[in-house]
Amino acid sequence: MTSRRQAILDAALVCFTEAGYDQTTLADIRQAANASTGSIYHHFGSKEQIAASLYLDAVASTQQAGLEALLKARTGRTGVHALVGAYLDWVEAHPGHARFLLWMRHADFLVTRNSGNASNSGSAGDAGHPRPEQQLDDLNADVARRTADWFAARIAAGELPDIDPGLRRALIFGPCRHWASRWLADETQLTVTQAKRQLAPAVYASLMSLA
Amino acid sequence: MTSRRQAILDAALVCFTEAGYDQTTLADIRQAANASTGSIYHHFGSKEQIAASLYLDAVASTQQAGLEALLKARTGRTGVHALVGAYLDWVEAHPGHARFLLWMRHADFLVTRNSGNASNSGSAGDAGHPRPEQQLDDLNADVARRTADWFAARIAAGELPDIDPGLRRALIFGPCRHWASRWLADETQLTVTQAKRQLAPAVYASLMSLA
Amino acid sequence: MTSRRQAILDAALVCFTEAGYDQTTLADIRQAANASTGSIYHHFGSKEQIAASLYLDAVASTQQAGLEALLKARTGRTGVHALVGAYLDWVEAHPGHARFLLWMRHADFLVTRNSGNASNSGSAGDAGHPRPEQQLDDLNADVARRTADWFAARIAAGELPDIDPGLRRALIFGPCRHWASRWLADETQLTVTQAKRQLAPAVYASLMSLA
Amino acid sequence: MTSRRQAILDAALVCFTEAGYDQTTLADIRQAANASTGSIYHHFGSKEQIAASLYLDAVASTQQAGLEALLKARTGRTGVHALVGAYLDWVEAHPGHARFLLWMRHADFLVTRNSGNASNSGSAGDAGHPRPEQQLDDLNADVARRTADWFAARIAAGELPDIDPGLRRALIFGPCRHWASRWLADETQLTVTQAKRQLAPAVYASLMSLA
DNA sequence: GATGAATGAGCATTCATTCAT
DNA sequence: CATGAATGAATGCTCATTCAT
Repeated sequence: MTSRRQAILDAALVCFTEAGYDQTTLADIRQAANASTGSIYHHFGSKEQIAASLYLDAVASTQQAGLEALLKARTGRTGVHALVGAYLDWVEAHPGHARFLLWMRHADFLVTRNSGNASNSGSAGDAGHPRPEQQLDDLNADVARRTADWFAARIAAGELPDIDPGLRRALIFGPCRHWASRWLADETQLTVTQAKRQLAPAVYASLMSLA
Repeated sequence: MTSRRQAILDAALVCFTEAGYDQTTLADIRQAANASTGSIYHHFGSKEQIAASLYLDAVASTQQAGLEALLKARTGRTGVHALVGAYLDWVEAHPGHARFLLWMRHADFLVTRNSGNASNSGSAGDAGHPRPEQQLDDLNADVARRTADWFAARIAAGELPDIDPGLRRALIFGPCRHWASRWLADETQLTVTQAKRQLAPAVYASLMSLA
Repeated sequence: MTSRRQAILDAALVCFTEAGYDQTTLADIRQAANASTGSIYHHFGSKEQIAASLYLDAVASTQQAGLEALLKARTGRTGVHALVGAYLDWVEAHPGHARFLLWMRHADFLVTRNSGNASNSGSAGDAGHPRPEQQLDDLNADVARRTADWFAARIAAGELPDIDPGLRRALIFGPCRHWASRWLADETQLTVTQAKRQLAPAVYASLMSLA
Repeated sequence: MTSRRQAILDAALVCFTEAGYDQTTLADIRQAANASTGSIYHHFGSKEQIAASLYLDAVASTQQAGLEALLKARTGRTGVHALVGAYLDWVEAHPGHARFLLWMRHADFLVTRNSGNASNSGSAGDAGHPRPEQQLDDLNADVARRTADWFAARIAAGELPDIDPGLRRALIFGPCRHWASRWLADETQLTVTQAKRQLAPAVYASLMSLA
C-alpha cells in the first residue's frame, strides 16, 4: 500500500502548517506519522524534499482546479467567476494544502540555490529521490500558457480589458487569497459559499472598471 | 548614540527578509551589524525580540501611513483611493519593512503561546526588555476602531456599501498586497505609480459593485 | 593560556591513536579534553580540522628534527646515521605524534577532494579556521628540496651512490618505521638506543652496497 | 556458484582500499557488488566479517608466497633475496590485497576486544559465520615457527648474523613495504623488477653488516 | 538464496544564550 | 556598554542490521 509514504506526507503537512517548516523537527514528523527515522529517509531524501513534495502536490492541485474551471467557461464574466469559485472551493476542500501554500515561506525548502554548484549540473538529483523543481517549472509554464491563451481570446472578443497580467492576477487572486487566509485562520464570519457569492462579482467588476 | 541599536535592527531586517527568521542566525546578524554577540544581547533580550521589535515598527509605520491618509479623506471614493495609494507608497518607501511583513511567518517570533505559562502571568517580560506584544495589541485596537469609525460614517452617508468588514479588507488590501509582493520580488513590469493609478479605481469599483 | 586549544589537541591525539579517526567520536574528545562541544567547535571548525592540525604539527616536528640533524652532518656516513638517529629519537620523544603518523589513514581527514568545488577556489578556508593543507605542502616542498640538495652534494663528492630517491628513502626510513611501529606497539625487546646502534650502520651499509 | 560471495569480496576490497573501512558503507559495497543488502548478510554476518575475511585471505596469501620462496632457498643470501623478491612479486600480483594490508587500520575490524566478554568465551562466533581470528592466529604461529627454523639453521651455519628477530624483520620488510606502498600509490618511477634487483642485495648487505 | 523496506541508536554539527573580563 | 570564549541541548541525517516476503 501507499500508506507509508502518504502517512508521512500527511503528518508533515500538519506539522509544517502548525509550526512552520523550520520549527518542525524530524522527530515531530516521525511521531505524527508513526514512522521511524530511517523509514522517512528511505522514502524521502531529506526534510526539504518532504516539503518540496507537499508543495508540488499543492500547487498542482490548486492550479489544476483553477484551470479546469476556467477552460469550461465561455465568457469573460463566467471565467472570472469560475476562477474565484474554483479557488475558494479548493481551499475549502484542501485546507491543509491551502495553509501550506498561503502560510509558508517556500524559499526555505525550494532550491533557488542553483548557482555555483557545477557538480550538480546535468543531474536531476539522486536517482531514488528526484528533485521536484523541474516538474514544478514545467507545470507552471503549461498552466500559465493555457491561462494566458484563454484570457487572450476573451480580450480579443472584447469581453475583458487588456490590462497588465500581473495586475490582473492581483485583482483576481489578491482578494481570494486574503480572505482565504483569514478563513483558514478561523478569523472570519462568512462561509465559503457566502464569500464566493460576493467576491466573484466584485472581482469581475474591478477588472471591468479598467476597460 | 542610538546607532548601535539601529544598526542591529537594520542588519537584522536584511537578514530576516533574505533568509527568513529561523534561517537567520545570530552570527549572521552580528556580522552584518558589525557588532559583538554581547552587544546584541545588551540591546535586545533575544533573537525573538529583535524580530518582534522590527515587526512592531513595521506594523505601526504602515498602519500610521494608512490611517493618516484615510482620515484626510472626506468621501468614500477618496478614502479608498487614499488607502490604496498610501499602502503602495509606504511599500515603495519602506521595502525592507514591507518584505518583512509580507514574507515572514510571524508566528515564529510572536508569542501567541500565552497559555499554560503561569510563571509569566502578570509580568510583561524581563525588566530591561519588555515584550512588544502589548503595544502591538493596543496599536491594532486603536487603528481598527478609528478605521471602523471612518467607514461607518461613509456607509451611513450612503457612499459605501455595508459589507462584511473582512470581505472589505480582502477587496481593498488583497490586490495591493498581492501586487506589492510581486513588485518587491522584482517580478513586475509596472511602476508603483502606474499600479496605484489602476488599482485604486479598480478596488473602489469592486466595493461599489456590492452596493 | 593556550590550555584550552592545546588540551583539545592532546586529548584528540590520544583518542585518535587509540581508536582511529573514524571510531573516535566528538564525545570522546570532549570528555578526554574536559571541554564542551561548543568550545571545541569554537577553536576548530570540525573534527577533520583537529586531525589535520595534529597531522601538520607531527609532520613538521619530525621533518624538522630530521632535517636539522642531516644538515649538521658533513659526510655521507654521518648524514645517514643522523637521519636514522634523529628519527628514532623523535619517535621516542613524541610517541603520540609518531603513532599518529604511523598508524593513521590520513586520507580520512586530509582534503584531496579539491576537484569540482568552484565556490571554494581562491579561498583558503573560513576566516577563523584556515585549512592546514597549504602549509603542509609548502613545508614538504621546502624540506624535500633541502634534503635533496644535501644528498646531491654527498653524491657529487662520491660519498654516496646515486640511486633512485624513492629507493633511497625506502632503504633509510623503511627499517626505521617498521621497527618504530613495533616499538610503539610495545612489541619489541630492544631499547631505542640499542636499535639505533644497529639500524644506523645497517642502513648505511645497504645504501653503500649499491655503489 | 561461488560468484556471489566472491563478487562481494571483490567489491568490498576495492571500496575498502579506496575509502577506508569506516568510510565504506554497506550501501557502497552493495552497489559495487550489484548485490542486495540481504544477500550480503546471507553470505557474511557483518561488515566486520567481510573485512576480516579479506584480511585473512591477504595475510595467508602473502605469507604463503614468502614462506614457499624461503623454504626453497639453501643459503642465507638466496633466502633473503627470495623473501624480498617474493614479497614484491606478490604485491605486483595482488595489488588490491597489498593495499588492503598496507593501508588499512586493522584494529577497526579485527577483534582484539576479547577481554571481559564472558558470553563469547568458548564460542567461536555465530554458527554460520565463524570469526576468522583463530585461523589467523594459527596461521601466523605456524609461519613464524617455520620461518624461525629456517633462519636458525642459516645462523647456525654461519651464513647470517644472529640479530634480534624484530630488527631482522625491520631490515628485510621495512624497505620492501615502504617502497611497495609508494608503488601502489603510483608514486614511484621504477618497475617492480628494477626495485627487486636493487632492494634484494641492499637488504642482504644491511643484514650482513651486523655480523 | 535473494530482496529491499523498516528500524533506531548514534553522530557531527549548529546556535541561542550566558558571563567573566 | 562591549567583547568573545564557553556552554550544551537540540537536530538532521547516516548506516549497520533485521526480517517479512
